[in-house]
Amino acid sequence: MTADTRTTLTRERVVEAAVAFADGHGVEEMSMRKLAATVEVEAMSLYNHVKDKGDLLDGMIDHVFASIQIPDGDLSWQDQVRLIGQSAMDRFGAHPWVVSLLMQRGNFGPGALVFMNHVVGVLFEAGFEEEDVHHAWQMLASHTMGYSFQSSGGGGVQEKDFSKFENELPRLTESFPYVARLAPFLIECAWDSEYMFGLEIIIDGLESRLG
Amino acid sequence: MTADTRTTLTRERVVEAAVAFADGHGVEEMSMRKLAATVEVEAMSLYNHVKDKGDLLDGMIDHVFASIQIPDGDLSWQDQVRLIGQSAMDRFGAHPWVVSLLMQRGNFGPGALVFMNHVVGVLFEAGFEEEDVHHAWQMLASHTMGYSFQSSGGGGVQEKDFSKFENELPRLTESFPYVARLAPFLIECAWDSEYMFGLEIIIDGLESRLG
DNA sequence: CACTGTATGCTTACGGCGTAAACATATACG
DNA sequence: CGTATATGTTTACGCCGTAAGCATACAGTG
Repeated sequence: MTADTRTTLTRERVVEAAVAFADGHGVEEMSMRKLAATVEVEAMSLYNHVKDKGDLLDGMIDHVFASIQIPDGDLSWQDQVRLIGQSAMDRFGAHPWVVSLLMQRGNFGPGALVFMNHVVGVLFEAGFEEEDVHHAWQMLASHTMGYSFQSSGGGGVQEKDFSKFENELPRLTESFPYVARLAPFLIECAWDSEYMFGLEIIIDGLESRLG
Repeated sequence: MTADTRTTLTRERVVEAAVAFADGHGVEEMSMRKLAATVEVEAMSLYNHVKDKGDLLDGMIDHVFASIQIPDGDLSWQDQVRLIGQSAMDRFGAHPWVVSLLMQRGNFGPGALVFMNHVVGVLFEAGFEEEDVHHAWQMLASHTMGYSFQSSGGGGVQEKDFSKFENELPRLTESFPYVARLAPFLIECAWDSEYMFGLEIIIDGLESRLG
């Protein structure tokens, strides 16, 4: 409990430790007690830096949003959207718990607002009307969150499902022939290029609203 | 504990009670003890019908999937996709907790597989290649889950966020001008027509892969 | 009918959770 | 030096999911 020890714990450090813990063990495994142990402190000490666990989770989400890279503003809006999308996919992929957390809690922390403001700004500056910017934002958000979720294996419980699949594959084939026909593509899937494929469709659709 | 009392409890009844509870109080409020009380039974009795709470949550998701209406197969694939999408949005909207649960857990219960098999079947029968069916499925799933999430207010914790927004609106306006400019559209938003707008873009994009 | 196995429900108990409250200490400032 | 404030600790409470063991009621068999 020396001077050094005390000043090392901050909200930022708590949030970063939480992110690291979630990356390593999954969010649902994270408890205040276990997290506290990783920063060598008792559980209740964390409450000097976060209001409660919900606040901490919000901080974790925001931390990831703040890490999404924002491209050069000189590029075309299409290229900016492409790069933002890729960076978002990259960050969400690095922290697979983020999207599901986002879907549980929503989030409008400072990092997320900065990010949203930037994306929406790109679209406004490209000349879109308010209504079309709204369309674009919703579509891009849905597309990105949806693909990020699916590329991370769909929740954290994929192990069991996979083995279950392989065991029951013959029965699956006869009961769900179309799904079975699609199965190889679902399994060996290059998510990033899949994402970009859809993104191009969305960009094309939006483009046609401009001219 | 008469004959009647005993035979009334089944897995289906437990799942339905859980769905009703989640609709009324939110999933995160549902505990095995509280749920048991709503069917006038002790918590542990539920375990005669579900393996554990995770199994119950999976059952709840699957229950909703099984309730999505499947349209007449004589319609064009475009119309079938439109109707399936609308029905999915309708069911997800009736049970706002489903999408976030789905994003946490993934799901491949029988109901979800039947549903997926049908949608994928529509696309195969329309003449799409495997790869394009894959593209289509991923895009439709992302779009539908994303919009459903956003139309439900983004997680369950929307109350606080809304008041926070109104209190800080001036500060928000100067810090995040683009977001502020979009705010009216985000607040008074006809989600169903928003959803359909995006769906048409996706359908158009897919159509161009067919011919 | 009696007998027995099985399905269903209840009781109890355990360890873990988030966090409120009271307390201790170390730093910052008069 | 003295005091207020920030930070960390200890203890405790009421929930949670669920394992284990027990009670009861029904179904199938003689």
